[in-house]
Amino acid sequence: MGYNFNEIEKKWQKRWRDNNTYRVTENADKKKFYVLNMFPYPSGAGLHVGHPLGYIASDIFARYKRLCGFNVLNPMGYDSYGLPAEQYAIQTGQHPAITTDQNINRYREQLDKIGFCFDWNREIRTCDPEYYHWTQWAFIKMFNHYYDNSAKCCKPIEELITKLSKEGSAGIDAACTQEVNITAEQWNAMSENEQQELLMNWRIAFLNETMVNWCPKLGTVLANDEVVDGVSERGGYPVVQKKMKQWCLRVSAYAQRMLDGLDRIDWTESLKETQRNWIGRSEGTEMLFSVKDSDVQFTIFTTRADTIFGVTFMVLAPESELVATLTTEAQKAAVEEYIDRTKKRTERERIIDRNVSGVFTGSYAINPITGEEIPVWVSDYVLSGYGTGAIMAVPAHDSRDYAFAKHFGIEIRPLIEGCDVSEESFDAKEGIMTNSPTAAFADCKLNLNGLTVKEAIATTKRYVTENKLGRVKVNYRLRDAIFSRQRYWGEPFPIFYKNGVPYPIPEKCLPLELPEVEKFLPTESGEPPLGHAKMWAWDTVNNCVTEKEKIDNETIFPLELNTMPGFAGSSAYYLRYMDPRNHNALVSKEADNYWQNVDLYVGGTEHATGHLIYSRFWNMFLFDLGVSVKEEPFQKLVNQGMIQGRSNFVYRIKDTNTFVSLNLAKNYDVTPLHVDVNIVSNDILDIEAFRTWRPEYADAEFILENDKYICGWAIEKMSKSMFNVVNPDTIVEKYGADTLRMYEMFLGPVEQSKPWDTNGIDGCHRFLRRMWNLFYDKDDNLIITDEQPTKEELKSIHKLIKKTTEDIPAFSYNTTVSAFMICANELGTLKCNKRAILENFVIVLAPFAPHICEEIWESLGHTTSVCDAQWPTFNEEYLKEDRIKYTISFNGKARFTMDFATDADKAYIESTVLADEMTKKYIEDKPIKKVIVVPKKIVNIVF
RNA sequence: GCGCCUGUGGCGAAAUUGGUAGACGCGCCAGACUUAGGAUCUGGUGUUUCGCGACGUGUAGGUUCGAGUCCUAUCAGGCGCACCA
Repeated sequence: MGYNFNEIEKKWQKRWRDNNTYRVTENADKKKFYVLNMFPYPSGAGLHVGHPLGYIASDIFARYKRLCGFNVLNPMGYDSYGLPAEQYAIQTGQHPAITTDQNINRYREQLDKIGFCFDWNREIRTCDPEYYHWTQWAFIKMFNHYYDNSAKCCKPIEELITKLSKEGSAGIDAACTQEVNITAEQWNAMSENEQQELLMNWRIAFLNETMVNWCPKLGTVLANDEVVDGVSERGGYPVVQKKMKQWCLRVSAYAQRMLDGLDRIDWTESLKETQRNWIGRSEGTEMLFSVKDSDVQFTIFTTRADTIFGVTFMVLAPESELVATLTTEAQKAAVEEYIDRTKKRTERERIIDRNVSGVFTGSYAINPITGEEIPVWVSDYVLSGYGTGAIMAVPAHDSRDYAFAKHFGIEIRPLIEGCDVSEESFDAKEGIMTNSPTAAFADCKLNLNGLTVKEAIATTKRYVTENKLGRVKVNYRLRDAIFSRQRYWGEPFPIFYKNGVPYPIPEKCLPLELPEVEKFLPTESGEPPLGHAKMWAWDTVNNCVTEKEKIDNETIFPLELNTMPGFAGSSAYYLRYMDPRNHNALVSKEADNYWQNVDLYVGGTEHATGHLIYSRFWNMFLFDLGVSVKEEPFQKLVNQGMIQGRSNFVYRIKDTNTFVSLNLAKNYDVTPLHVDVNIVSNDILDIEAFRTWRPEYADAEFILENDKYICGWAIEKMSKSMFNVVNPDTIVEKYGADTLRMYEMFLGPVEQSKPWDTNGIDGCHRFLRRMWNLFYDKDDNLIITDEQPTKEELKSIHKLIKKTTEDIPAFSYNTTVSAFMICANELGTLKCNKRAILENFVIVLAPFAPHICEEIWESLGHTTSVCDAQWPTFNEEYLKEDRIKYTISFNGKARFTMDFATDADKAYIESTVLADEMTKKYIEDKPIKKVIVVPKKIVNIVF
């Protein structure tokens, strides 16, 4: 019979489920280890072979840790709110909850077949009210907190209110939307509504009228990371800038902490770099410029304070409020025309069209250092959202300013010795300053001439600060996250509106469940889909949801119609896994203290600037609240690579139904056609299967080479339309889950993207069969003996134990699989059937191929699962060799090999003797200059 | 433009601190057993040469007794950021 993987795998998957083998509970006697996969969005297409790659890798890690005696948390769940289910609902009227449920069941079925050690008792779904209770709860907490910059943590908004009522805004150093100057008297004189509106300036979850990425096609706003190259990441629809009132999260308040935190976590350098770029810290100077013949002043931000003497014009962003103030009567028409023109363009168009454009406002600013008059322009190359929306332009040392100056014929004034600005600007931050100031401003108190750029920046900063002309400022590219979506299938906001002012519903009333609607589209008046909900008003007397018709704005108020974006539910899910059924808290103190944070997080790199930013922010907020014990949620992060599809082609001779094999195709005029990879094996087409694949090929003719039809191939994205999707189920059926697991790991480094290619899978399958044959004879009788192992056998197995023990923590799985193969070959050659050796083999293989190992483990007489075995330790003694082959080289040449003692000192003596002999033998007339003994492999004798 | 990463056989890939480059698997070649082979087993397989040998880790230098590994330059590919002042 031999290795019957189908039966074995079914048996053990059932056994694991029945025995709850992978259930995990907090256990203070054991050290914890938390392994987590980025939970999937259950799409209608099901899993393809690329999805399990990361799950298998983390599963191996989890099983390894368990064998090492750790209490391992390895949960799984579903990120089940999302666009596809909603769009399907719009098209078919089917409630998204139903499709989502179906998809989840399909996912679960597929996952179960691969033999993961997930603790399904802890499963969570983001669309489950039990779960989003805590998403809403966190939102209310964010609404009720502000960020204290000096204390570097968030604080209850009540503390801010107290400060405002006692001292006004004077003593407040808090993250805010806009700088506010207000006295206590002013604050106290405000109405409730006015106060609430002003508090939005500080709340961490706040409502803000802001320029948003509006996607008309999707009918919703998008966060910055959901917009790529000016189009929506999902669907690729155009995105325009639109001013709208939206919920936002003050992520920017945590910018510095998120940046600093990167140094303390074990992520890849490239991912950290991506986040650093996204946060975009920029240290510079804010400088105050006055306007000629006016008492208006405005600030600009620059990283090149040293170039202040080279400023020949100023530029405002078209959206800047200053534009209206600074435009003179004479220029008004021109400016308005220009702004109209830029408004009409989408961001994408603005990026693509890099032609220089702009218009003069008619006003002049005064250089605060020299007193020079500088024209103020408007141009769309300056962004309103970054810095102050106004810049000082130094054409000699900034390429964008340079292009602008050239186009409009503005003076270009070089400030660095020896730089040539006749063709292009000199942007490098290096060189010696000159012309700073020029003779014309010789009496200027600031003199940078002769300094390096670095020194000049520091000197100018000091001068500006001392003379109160501005201040040192750090800017971040990271924007606050826009948190409203005009969609149905998402978490509802626990917010109602009283006199147009938002108030959270009481925490004890959570969760606020998503209401039923008749239609999933926006309402006729343009409200989000929740506008259709009948039961969508808040009764403040009974603290419950009630009919919308009852709204009286006295005790019954309208509820928020927007829902939360996709990243809301995925931001703190790892905390919920620690204590998923807790009705009183997101996570209990005990569970949180025990599990702490995720030790190993595995997922795709596409979340670098989305989920992984929001999640860190969200966790830091909860950390400030004392809810989460760790500031960083994911200690180590591994990005698994993508698995691409390997498409196959057949070549049809034009206007015929004849197909010609790959290497003969060049002789004909052919059309390449995608062919389903499932009817191709090792690039050889199954001709019969091809004829039945599609009716039009039923009577296809073939021109073969060597009696075979060879297909062409290409690496493409795995997709239905290219017929290159490989479903893990078919692999499991044909080879078994253990082979699939081994093979996915053998394919190459986990972190690397690679095409799926079934060509090598037989090798892994053969290994498992050979492994099986070490234990059983042809009639499936166990052939294990209790004999003492030989030295050679011990060496072979200890080599394997060493390799696995060192490689698994390093995530070097492909070489580990090789090591298994080598060991199995060696033991096969030695005809080893000794328990003392083979039991260890089973244990170290168990993380990779759990089913076959359980089966063997059981027939070896064990009554407990192989999961509860103990990871063997290797003994260096068995690995040592008395003598090692060394390579002898003369001046690095003329090499031959011979044995030497492993002991370095002995080897030195032996090699010296050898050198003496060599001298006599080969080079009698030349003396030996040098003998080098490198402990390990080579003895080099130099003449 | 700035930043990060990667370049090794026909293919996927190995290579501890610099120490016999190409482990392991696929594919290919030969043989064995078979009615049969897309099963199994054994041996071979970087290039070149009949052989000895020579040459080989994108390219060009450098350090070293010795470089895939370290340094410099350069080319190619991938990823991230990007009118961010």
